[in-house]
Amino acid sequence: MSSPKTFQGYLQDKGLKSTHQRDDIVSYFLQKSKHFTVKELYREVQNIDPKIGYATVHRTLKLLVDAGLATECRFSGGITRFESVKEGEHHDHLVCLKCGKIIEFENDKIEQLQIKVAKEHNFTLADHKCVLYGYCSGCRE
Amino acid sequence: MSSPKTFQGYLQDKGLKSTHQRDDIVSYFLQKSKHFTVKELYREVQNIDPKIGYATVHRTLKLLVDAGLATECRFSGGITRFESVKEGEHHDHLVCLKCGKIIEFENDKIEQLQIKVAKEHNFTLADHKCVLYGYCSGCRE
DNA sequence: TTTGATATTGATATTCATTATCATTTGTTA
DNA sequence: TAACAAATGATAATGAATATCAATATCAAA
Ligand SMILES: [Mn+2]
Ligand SMILES: [Mn+2]
Ligand SMILES: [Zn+2]
Ligand SMILES: [Zn+2]
Repeated sequence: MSSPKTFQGYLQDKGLKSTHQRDDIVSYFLQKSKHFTVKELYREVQNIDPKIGYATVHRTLKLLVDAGLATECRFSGGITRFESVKEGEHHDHLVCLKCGKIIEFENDKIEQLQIKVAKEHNFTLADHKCVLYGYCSGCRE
Repeated sequence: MSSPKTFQGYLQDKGLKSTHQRDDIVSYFLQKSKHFTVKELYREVQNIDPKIGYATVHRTLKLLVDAGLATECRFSGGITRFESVKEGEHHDHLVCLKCGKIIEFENDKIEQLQIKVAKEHNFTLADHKCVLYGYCSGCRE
């Protein structure tokens, strides 16, 4: 998907409909800058509209990914998390194995080296996930 | 786990028992150098001993990870794969999004930069996963 | 407006990998 | 060999992700 800047634009481009459920879910998700699981976002959105269903939250997150406004992160544990994508930005993650803290980092040198590695193996690079696991200052014994 | 060099050594250290099922599974797994799913290894081990159960294959792979003789890889798709770890070696992966081909790569500069990034964020680095997704030469249109 | 084609919703069912359970069998040590 | 802890394998449970479907909502055209 070529990313339009807004969810509304995405819906239009795709011939999809605007609903208050989608609006509530998307605006809450984009406003908070968290790495949400579906369940977490579902629970929090319940406070805004208790009628919103789990499936709708799940489907809307998938739409956000397709729109280029969110990405999926799968850290250890096997639960998918979704985070919002800021226009033209990219980052990878540091994850604390004890408290679960997630820190975002950017490192251009690593990015460049990844491109080089892909080239060396005759790969057309489409995406990558670089996750560093460890212990944050508070959790180190 | 401080990694002993052999599975037998690991079992002894832990007070676990040596069984022909474990022997069959482990020797087959270590001999083949593949990124196995539990199901794949289960199917292939059936040819050696059709009585071996799925649960035993799963449990044995978990033991191999604990012994430091295997690692789990979770590429996109959400199915866990296990690969054998060669003494003192480390590598990351390139994955073809079309045919699923998995290529291993080593890049010391990336490794060093990851250590640096962790340090800068006051993290004690324990592990990392760096996966590059793209299209191999055969799958590029 | 009203209509009607089509998309969406939300409750629920399904799928499927992973993990737990437990009666039975096996390995190890004395 | 006996004792007993651990392992096995069939099966059940779990839980996230996804599919289903009747009821409802959206929206462009009339
Ligand atoms: Mn990156
Ligand atoms: Mn690495
Ligand atoms: Zn921490
Ligand atoms: Zn390929």
